[in-house]
Amino acid sequence: MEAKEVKAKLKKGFWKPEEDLILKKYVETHGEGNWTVVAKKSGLVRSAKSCRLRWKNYLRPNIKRGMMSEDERDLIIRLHKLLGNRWSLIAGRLPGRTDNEVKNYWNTHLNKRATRDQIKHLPDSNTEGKREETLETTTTIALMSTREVERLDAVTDTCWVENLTNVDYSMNMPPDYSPFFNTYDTFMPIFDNLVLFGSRADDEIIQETTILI
DNA sequence: AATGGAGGCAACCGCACAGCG
DNA sequence: ACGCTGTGCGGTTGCCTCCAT
Repeated sequence: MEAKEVKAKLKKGFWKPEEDLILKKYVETHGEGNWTVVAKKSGLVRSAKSCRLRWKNYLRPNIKRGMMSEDERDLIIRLHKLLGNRWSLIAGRLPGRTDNEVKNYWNTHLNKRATRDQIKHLPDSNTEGKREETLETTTTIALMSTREVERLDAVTDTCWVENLTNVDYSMNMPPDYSPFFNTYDTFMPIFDNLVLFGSRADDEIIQETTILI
């Protein structure tokens, strides 16, 4: 069969419970990854991408579902301020939450609020220059922190982040699940400050960061 | 009870990148 | 250097539910 025909026959749309079960059992038996093989061998008429997404966003163990807590919401806002739309990085700091979930939450709940706030405060001819300056500063911090977070992601010696925020980590996580930063990394305290003081004026943050560096 | 709009969210799409032969 | 494959990411779409009228 032509690849085009195969693709056209693949099922799209919402997953049925029985499909979930098949995928779950297959991944549990054969392990995660190699989604092309999973799609072919599992018996599912789904694309590799679709299987991967379903597993990652829904079936994977330790997925935390339901309402975002106040602390989680807070953390998302702060991290978004620092990192921008780097959903996977932001989600990596929220145990059990997926990038898709964080992205959806931002787009439906927080983005609106942010827009509302912006309208409330801007534009103003007197603050226009200041706003541009602030945006530039935020971008600088975001770039710096993004690079550091990416680098830190490669490091295996990680630690929990209870000291960073009051996010609820009481859910059952495997002992080897450590989504956070390196204990001894030099950037950690700087990033902490960026997150913790993210709600403050950007020039304040940049000053503190400069001192810390 | 019917209906239309808005909001929420799961899933898809297109692109980028890394690894490999 | 190039093409292929697998994977990840962010943006977007479209379906479902809820609620006001």
